[in-house]
Amino acid sequence: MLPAQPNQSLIDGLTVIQALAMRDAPVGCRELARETGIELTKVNRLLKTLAHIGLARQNPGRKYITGPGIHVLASQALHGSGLLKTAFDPLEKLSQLNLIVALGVLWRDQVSYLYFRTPGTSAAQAIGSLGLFPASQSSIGMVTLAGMEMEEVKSLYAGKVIPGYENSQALFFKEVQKTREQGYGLVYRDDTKETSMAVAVGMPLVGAIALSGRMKNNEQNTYLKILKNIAKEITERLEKNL
Amino acid sequence: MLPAQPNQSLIDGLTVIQALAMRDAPVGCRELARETGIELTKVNRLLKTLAHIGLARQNPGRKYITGPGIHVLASQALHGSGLLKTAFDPLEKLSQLNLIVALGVLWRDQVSYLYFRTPGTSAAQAIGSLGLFPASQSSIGMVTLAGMEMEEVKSLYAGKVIPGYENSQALFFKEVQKTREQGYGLVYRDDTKETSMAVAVGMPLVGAIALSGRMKNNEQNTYLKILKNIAKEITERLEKNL
DNA sequence: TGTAATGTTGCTATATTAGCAACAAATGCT
DNA sequence: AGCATTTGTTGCTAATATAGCAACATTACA
Repeated sequence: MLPAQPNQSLIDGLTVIQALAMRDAPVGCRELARETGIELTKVNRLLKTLAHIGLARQNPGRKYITGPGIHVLASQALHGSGLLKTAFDPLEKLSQLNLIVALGVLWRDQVSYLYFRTPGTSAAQAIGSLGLFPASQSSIGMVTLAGMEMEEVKSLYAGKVIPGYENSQALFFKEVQKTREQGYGLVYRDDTKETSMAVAVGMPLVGAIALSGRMKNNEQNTYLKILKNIAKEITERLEKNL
Repeated sequence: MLPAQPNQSLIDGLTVIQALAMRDAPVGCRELARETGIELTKVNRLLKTLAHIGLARQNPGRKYITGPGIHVLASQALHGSGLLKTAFDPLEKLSQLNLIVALGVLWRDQVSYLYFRTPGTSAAQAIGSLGLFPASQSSIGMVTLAGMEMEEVKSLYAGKVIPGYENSQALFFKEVQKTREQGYGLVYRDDTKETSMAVAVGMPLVGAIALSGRMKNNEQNTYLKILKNIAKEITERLEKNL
């Protein structure tokens, strides 16, 4: 439902901190303006406002980075979300498979990872460790897109080049459709020979969990079953929270 | 530095989601307006805007709760913050003391907990599990307030009743000053006979870690030393991230 | 040294917000 | 049940804040 007096400044301002928070290095306001599609002057002033309340900061070269307030926002959002808390222990079980274990959500046309655990690392290192990844090249991204209306997906990519499908948007939409029908996301990367599979989490969908790594064809079904079970467990635990 | 065109809508809008995210039950817009001190109509319209972008939602009784977008915001803020990831393993070490272990940050005059672990529970359950607690009654709150300018602290509590110091603001400010001088926060709760101690984390300060529970006087120094060591470790690890 | 990029702001027409007052719906109380 | 509050919500218009071009100083790069 669209409000009586919608507030575009709030929407744009949120987009700006979110874009800023995902960066691992200082960013300029012009670059953020290009990335977000928001007019430059506006971005600059929103950043200055964010800096004023401590959510952003400027380094000596006047580039922007997140400020101390981001810890507070993280704390609050984490509490309001509860997704990481709920999924943490179930995901722990997956880590013994010696594959990458991930929990991600969709932001614009990219996947943001709440949890990304590489084999051999501690669970702590998995928390918010990975930044953004193009949704079209991610199994989590595909299964999350598959949970949206096709029109939404199309408007999300309107006028954009789709990573991994540079020559054919149609092929990409077909792939999304296929993902929807089979109920899980599957991406194979040729260069690393790695397979990623993802299953949606939440009812309605709030994100997805994934397993990724080199796996043989006959192992895939086993992994998929395990993944689906964990996804179901997380979804059920989410219901209980509310 | 205050910007050329500061954006109050963004500031207020952020305040509203933050307040909303900390609630464990649905809240009305009028209640949020009272809590935040923002004019009612504005809060209502900001909430509707937040609902429009998925950060908020209305339940059947038209009360507001966080929406699915909060998971995305949590993911992004968590990545931008890095505090939980950095502190997680060091905090794990503290859990074997059989005391409550907490990591909190200051929001307005309250403490928001990134991590709050009760003895006997899993680390996962500690993630963003506890909502808000009055800073004046929290060791984390006291040590964080002690890291601020006294003027800031006073303006934070201007015209308010200070929880735990209902009869004397002066006594509270004295306590803050004492906390600053001794370099750690100490709070004793008479009803439960529990002691809480907290040490600041980050340089400059971004939050604090705490130990809490029943402890004998002669144990306090030992615990304090351990706590200081862990705080130092976390602070150093934070430096390395940037 | 020149060229192109960057962060930043002054300016004013324009669009947006502020916030009172009013409304209907829900809730609490008797 | 009925009355009195309290709630979420919006219409309205004066007052305000924003949009965004163009320009500036500064920095990176050739």
